[in-house]
Amino acid sequence: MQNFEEVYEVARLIPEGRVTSYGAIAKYLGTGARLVGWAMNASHLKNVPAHRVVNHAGVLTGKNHFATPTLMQELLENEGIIIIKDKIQNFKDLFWDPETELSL
DNA sequence: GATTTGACTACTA
DNA sequence: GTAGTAGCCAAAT
Repeated sequence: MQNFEEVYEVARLIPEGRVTSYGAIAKYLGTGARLVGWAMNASHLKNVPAHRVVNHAGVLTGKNHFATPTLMQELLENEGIIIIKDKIQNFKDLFWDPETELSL
């Protein structure tokens, strides 16, 4: 569906050093959170920074779907995000909500 | 073509 | 604070 493309588009809009949640994207697109997760599953076919998308708790639940389980954390740390035990530190401050950021 | 599952979230008890 | 259930959409079986 085109929702996938919208998910990819929103994911690409995430600024470096910022992260968002599946639910935020899902709500922004008016779809289910699991749909976003499924889109991310296929994101490897696209040019989508899926590493900037985490669950509502800021935990890298999808790291296992990357080339290597550590790749996701390394990419995020490369953008200045601190991760401890697969969990984004200062997640609340780094959180990027499309509904808020794109609607300003 | 119907059922199950998946990188999720929110509500209810 | 923990546990279970419902809702979302698409792909896989």
